[in-house]
Amino acid sequence: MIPITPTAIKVACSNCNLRELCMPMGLSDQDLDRIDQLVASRKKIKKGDFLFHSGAPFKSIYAIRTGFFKTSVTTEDGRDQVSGFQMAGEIIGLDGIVNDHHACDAIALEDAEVCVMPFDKIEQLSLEVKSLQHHVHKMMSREIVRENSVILLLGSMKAEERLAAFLLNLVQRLHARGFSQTELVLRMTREEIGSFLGLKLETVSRAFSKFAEDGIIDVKQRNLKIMKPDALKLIVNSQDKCI
Amino acid sequence: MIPITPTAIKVACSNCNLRELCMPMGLSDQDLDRIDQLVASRKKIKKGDFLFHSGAPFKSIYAIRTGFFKTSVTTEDGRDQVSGFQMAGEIIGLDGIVNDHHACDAIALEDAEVCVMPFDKIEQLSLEVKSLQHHVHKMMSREIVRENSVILLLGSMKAEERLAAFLLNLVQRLHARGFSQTELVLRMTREEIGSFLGLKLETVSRAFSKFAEDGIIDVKQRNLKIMKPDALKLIVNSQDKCI
DNA sequence: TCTTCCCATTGAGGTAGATCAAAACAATAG
DNA sequence: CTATTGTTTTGATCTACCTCAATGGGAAGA
Repeated sequence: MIPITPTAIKVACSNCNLRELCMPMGLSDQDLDRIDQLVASRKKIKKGDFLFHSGAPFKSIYAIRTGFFKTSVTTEDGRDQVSGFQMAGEIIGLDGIVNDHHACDAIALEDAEVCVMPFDKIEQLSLEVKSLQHHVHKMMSREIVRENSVILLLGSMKAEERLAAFLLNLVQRLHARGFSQTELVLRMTREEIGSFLGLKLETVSRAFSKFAEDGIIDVKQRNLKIMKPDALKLIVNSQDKCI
Repeated sequence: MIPITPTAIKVACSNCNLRELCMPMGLSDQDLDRIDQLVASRKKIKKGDFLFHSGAPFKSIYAIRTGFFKTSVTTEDGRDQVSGFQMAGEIIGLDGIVNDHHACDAIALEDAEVCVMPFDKIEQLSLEVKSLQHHVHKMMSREIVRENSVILLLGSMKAEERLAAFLLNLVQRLHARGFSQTELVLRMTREEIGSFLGLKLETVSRAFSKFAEDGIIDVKQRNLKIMKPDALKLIVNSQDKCI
């Protein structure tokens, strides 16, 4: 039995079912206790609200407990673009470390809850818990690799390839969290998908319709069912080989 | 006088004129000595050769001493794209940390020399030198922010805007290294620029010609002179405001 | 000097995706 | 239940960039 103390209610990574997603594995009980202290608090974010704004002072990174976020970057002249979608167990805010202020906006696409992890605490504890240190490095490297693949997508794929890659990536991540491999609910609008993929919303809509027409997917508004995952994979890896 | 011992000849961050670019500032002499030991060796890379291949086991990150590199990522079906250009004082290889193997190719665009820094050594020393730990975090965060801006470029800018942004970014980095603010030598082909910018080489060439025609730049092969930096900045921040 | 190779430029025409516009649909409030 | 608002779909046209093709130029070697 876990004693119900205020602290235990407030926060407990050791008890969180997302632990293996956002925390290092194979820790001693002692280290686990210390890592529990990393999470200063939890914070609820309503749909549409900002977790942080671009330019705001950087203090903490955030682990998503529930809900769904988008991050977006902005040019000087006001154009903005979605740079990623984040779900439970993923970390937001790492871009703030270099310049001590956030470099993007983070907005909740549905009611959400995050664990607030002050970064100075993370650095402090990293000095003592080596596996935490390595975990932090891995998180950041993972983000670099993710962005690499977005760059590849934006720079070398055409519309339908981009959408197929996007959908496959989404279900794959959802599946890793215990959800269906074939069915999902899109938490974002066509416009947000388009922004992320470097396309206009009409193009995204047309691509959806085309996939549906070909029997590859089943779309009804935000509800999506993937009928032929292999066909999607083929589209991503086509490059004008098959017609 | 610095004693000329084999170790001193081999490596000395404390003595390197790029120190402020790739190492933390304000270290004690004692810490500096220890950081010198981070660099296991130096390595010369001939123009056209790989520093590392995608998929190769990850052991070290590399600080560029001299020369110029490109990194490129590859899809399953063989398409590849330049994901960045790196110059003296910049770090390559951080993408290898997550999965213990490199996630991109790194190729020298001219004869180059790098400092080989074994990552396990870096992690070891980071446990003891707090400023090094923070420096590592900053390096990785900087790479995340850089990629964010590439994503923004690829997703929301048109050809001439992309090229203008690219040129401004190049001179700015060169200027920070003591080179001219207006003149530079392009170390890469039009095709490589195009690959990085998500454009075809012909489009890049046409954009160069257009800029030259407008008196904004002066191009002769790889030699480039920026006549009107402000005009370039205006192009980047235009978004169909001015014709 | 001439040859070869690679790289860059320029032109003409085609196409994927943008843009503009309208209608269908769902969600929420009144 | 109706009105309103935001989202999505679909159609028609336009255009930025791609593709294909030819020419030109610079560098390295014979």
